[in-house]
Amino acid sequence: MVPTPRPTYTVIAKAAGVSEATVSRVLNGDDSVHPDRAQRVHEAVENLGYRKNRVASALASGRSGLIAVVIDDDLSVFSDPFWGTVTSGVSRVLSENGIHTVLMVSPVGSVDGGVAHYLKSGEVDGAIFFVLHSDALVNNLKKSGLPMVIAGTPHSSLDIPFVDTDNFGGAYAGTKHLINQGCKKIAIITGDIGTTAAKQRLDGYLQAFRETGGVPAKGLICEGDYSLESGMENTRKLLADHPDVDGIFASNDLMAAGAVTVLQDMGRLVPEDVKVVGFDDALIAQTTRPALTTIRQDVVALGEAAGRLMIAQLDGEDVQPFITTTELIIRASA
Amino acid sequence: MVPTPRPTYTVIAKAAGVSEATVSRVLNGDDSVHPDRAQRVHEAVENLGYRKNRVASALASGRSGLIAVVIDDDLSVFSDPFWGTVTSGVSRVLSENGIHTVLMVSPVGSVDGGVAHYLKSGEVDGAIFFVLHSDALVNNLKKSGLPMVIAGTPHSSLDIPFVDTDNFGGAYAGTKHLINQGCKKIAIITGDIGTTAAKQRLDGYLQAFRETGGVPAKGLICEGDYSLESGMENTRKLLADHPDVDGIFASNDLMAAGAVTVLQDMGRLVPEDVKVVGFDDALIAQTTRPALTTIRQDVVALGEAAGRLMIAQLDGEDVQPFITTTELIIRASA
DNA sequence: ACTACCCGCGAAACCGCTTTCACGACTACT
DNA sequence: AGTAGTCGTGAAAGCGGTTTCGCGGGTAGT
Repeated sequence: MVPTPRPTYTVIAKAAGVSEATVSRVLNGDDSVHPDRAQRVHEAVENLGYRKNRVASALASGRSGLIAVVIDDDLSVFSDPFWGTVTSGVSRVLSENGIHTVLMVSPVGSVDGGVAHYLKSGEVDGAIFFVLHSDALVNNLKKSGLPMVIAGTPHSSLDIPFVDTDNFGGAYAGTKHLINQGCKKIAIITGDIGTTAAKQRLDGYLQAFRETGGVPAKGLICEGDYSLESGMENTRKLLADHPDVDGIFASNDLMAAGAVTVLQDMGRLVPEDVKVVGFDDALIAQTTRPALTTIRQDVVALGEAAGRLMIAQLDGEDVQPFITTTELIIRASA
Repeated sequence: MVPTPRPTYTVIAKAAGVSEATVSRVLNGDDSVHPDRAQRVHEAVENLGYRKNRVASALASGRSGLIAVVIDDDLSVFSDPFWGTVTSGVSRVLSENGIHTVLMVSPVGSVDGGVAHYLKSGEVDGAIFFVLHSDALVNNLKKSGLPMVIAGTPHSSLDIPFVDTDNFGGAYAGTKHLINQGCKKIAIITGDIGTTAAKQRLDGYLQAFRETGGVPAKGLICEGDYSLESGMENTRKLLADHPDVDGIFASNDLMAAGAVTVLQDMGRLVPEDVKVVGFDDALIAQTTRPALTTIRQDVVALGEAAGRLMIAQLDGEDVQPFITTTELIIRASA
């Protein structure tokens, strides 16, 4: 476990002929040390292969060099590559800044769970939340002064920096595309409406719809939950209520795939009879036949942005929410 | 950052009327303390809402309560939900044992990177590796005595505990299923053959094939790389070389989906003309038309097993490799 | 009754780094 | 020349636990 007895400040200080305090100053970038002595310290560090003990450092300074990524247990971490991708983006950025990522998979709804205690305990320097249904924990933690970043738009306006995809713009562009392709009767299958992303995508759809001068007929707005099944089910219902529907905007690719499946089962041709647009540009968008026209979001960029926002906060900078742009990817389904 | 000045041993000790040493003993389960005094300590802890400072504890004891999950940067963390799922399983088990998971996304091939140093530095109590192409780092770290667990079968036989899916058995069952369905000419599209999983799946296929008394004809073994494209490409080549192929075992669902796509494009009916079996039972297996018959692996169980193996090692127990069983899921494609 | 142990417990050292404090040596300003 | 600031630096006091060491009292063996 401790095979290589690592040198300590004592050793470095002796080797460099300075005090431990000076070693500390040099290693922490305090520029008030004479260049010559700093140089000596650096050499000693180099020669002895010294590496700072983060734990001791954390104890003494109160900064742990750790930031937590809290993933809501509600989330379908178990089938959605989205969160894994975001997390790896976060992790990369943080580690470039000498900070490690502690992963916590836990219900974010409860204000008083173990995670809450952990975060308040000062063992991490900050926390990045993947929030979906509830801001409760984040909101509660705000008082503690812990630097936080939210991945996804929070429900209430907690002035906490967040990063998100331009859900509204993406959905708007997707719906607009359907309109431009000549669709007259366009439905939407929303995501879990308890999430802000689903709401924003719905708003984007509505905005595009509104610009045509109309209002979506009752039944054109189908409430899904991001799952394949809900995509299929809502499409069935949709076809029953509005047999003449000729465009479907699905709030994610999975539901779009479900929609395509059902449409084909019911004898509708995609895109000839009904055009379908998805959201995410997940892998599945390419395997579906026909391949899905969809809204691409840059998930890695999202994660990296979250990481950078955290770093900025730790550096005491002012941070603004960060919204990544989306891109319409035109394939065969619309 | 430190909004709630938490009580320390000093406070607890005073409140309980014992020494700090005793508090430490009680809190660490040393049973040599008189029950009455232990009781008093527990009460004080309870009343004052005391929570141990992990950092201080780590410094003094040399145990950090952190274990690293090292994910090879080579991996397609960016599209494969597999690793995210495993990780969340690991994280759950560890946190149930009061241990946190620090995530490191980094090339595992290099023996001398920052990750290697970090792991050797004693700042984590153990490491779980997601290894694919090279054992180099793990092998090198073995000497350091750091408790390790490998997710996936290592290439060389480093007596390091690992967890893996029964790739051989799964592939065998899948191929056997094709045989039982009457297929006479069965091909395999392998995964990245630089990975042990791909090799094992190939072996399973070969074993089933061998039992029929034959040997796969040249060209029936197609080397893929787990990607959709490689599934498509290899299927094209396959159809060119062996137009009479009537069964395809793909080493993952994504390639199976690619195979189905190409087969249909070439006018072959699935499963009537050619039967296809995938591996993983990923989401995509359900969206493909026809839905994929596939080999399900229990990814969550894999992650949890990895976590448990780590805990066992930390407890000084002897640990054995853990292989999760697979299950043949019969859908429409075979 | 006397020595030999064992047991429970507190004092204090210690883990390795950070940070405050104060001191001596300069520079600067009246 | 005298007072007042800087500036670089080391000594030392923490940070909040863990662990060694040894002591006093009780038990056991003879």
